[in-house]
Amino acid sequence: MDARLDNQPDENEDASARRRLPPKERRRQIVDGAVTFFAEVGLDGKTRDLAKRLGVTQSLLFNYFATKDDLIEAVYEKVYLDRLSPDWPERLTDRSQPLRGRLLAFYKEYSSLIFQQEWMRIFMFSGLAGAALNRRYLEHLGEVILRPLLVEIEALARGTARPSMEDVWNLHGGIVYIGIRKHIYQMPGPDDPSEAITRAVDRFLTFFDIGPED
Amino acid sequence: MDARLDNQPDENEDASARRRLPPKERRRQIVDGAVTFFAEVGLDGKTRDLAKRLGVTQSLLFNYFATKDDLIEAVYEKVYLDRLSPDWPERLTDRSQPLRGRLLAFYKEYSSLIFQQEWMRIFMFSGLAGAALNRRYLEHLGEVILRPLLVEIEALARGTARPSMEDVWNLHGGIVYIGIRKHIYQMPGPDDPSEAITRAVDRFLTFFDIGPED
DNA sequence: AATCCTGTTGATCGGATGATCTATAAATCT
DNA sequence: AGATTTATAGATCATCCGATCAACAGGATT
Repeated sequence: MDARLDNQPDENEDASARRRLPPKERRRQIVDGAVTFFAEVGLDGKTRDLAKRLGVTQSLLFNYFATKDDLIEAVYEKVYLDRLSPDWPERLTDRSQPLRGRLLAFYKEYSSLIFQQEWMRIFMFSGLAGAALNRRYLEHLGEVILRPLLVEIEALARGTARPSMEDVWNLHGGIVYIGIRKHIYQMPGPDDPSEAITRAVDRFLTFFDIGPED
Repeated sequence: MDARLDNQPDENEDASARRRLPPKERRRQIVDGAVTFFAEVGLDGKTRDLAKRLGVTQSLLFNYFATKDDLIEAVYEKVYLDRLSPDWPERLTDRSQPLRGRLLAFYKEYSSLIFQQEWMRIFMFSGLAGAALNRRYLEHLGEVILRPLLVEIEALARGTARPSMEDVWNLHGGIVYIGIRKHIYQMPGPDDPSEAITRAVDRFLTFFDIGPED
């Protein structure tokens, strides 16, 4: 038994990584593994299962995190961190570019960031758990992205209909729902959501009579 | 102790309902309570907590359900049952009515059925858990509601753009997302989603050049 | 090579949890 | 009213889970 005599000690992330890592690195390894693990099985996943997956003792986890909640907090931070690029607000309001192009650029970048197993599922798990971070994120998104977007649309809308925040949320929700279908409900869907996003944006702009070049 | 000598035996759901109920009724009471309970705390909610909320012993639950999974299965059935009215397919394809009216009628009815704490959260919990019922429901919805809807839109679309299933899913997702924001993310939103739904439908139909009276 | 530091393990604890089983008591029948 | 049935309670089991702690061992220092 334990015929693991293959010594390729370096650059092997999962299987080896035997013992005595620098604390920073081990901590990172644990958090990374925890993100994947909890995204898969939910935040009620057991520390023993996570440890086994990491190839590490369960007790070691508590050497790096005082409680399981602390670990989950670290998972939240890792997942939520930098999910909203700070330059989006200004790019979205850069009126030297047509609004359609700005919207498409944003949603294609954004979807590539959030349409991932880890983000989608942990975001949903934490939302269901009522995590404060979740609501803060969405409020932030609303204020920093969607509301400025509403202003842009208002400035260009030529039809009689006036856009509202609820309209913008609806555009956003329709797009996000593509990822929900795929990663939460695990339904088949387009590999590349670009086309669906383009159509959603175009439908949206058409209603307010905003052309592709403004 | 146990100064509960107030005998109003009938029609008091929660507080009293002391002992010796007919099995059918007790079972119903347990399932009803379990739906609310699991919707609140998730499917990992503890049987002891549920029992306490029901004012009943934990062991009693196992008299009605062999395992906790059986109970959850009963919760699924209760929640999923009759969430899709069988007459919607024909009402949605009744071409004697304008499509806009059909769509609005459907989504206002449907949203009133699904925009509820119990449905929204249990649907999401079961989806994350990978429950088969969840995918079956969505596949059913796609085939029985959304695909016929696509046919209706195709029949009336006058613009150059041809509608696709992905467009219909996007309309659907945008509307469902209203409920997700409210019940999963617990964000503030409109008390009555009717207006947002109307605008979503109108934006959708406008793109395909379908007027309010066809 | 011996020493020291500390990352890691293995054993274990206390409480929680799903599930079981027997005794009790409420309702029904005769 | 007494006997019978069975819904319910109470006690308990086996396991699981988060968390603790002393002992061990890898790796750098000297």
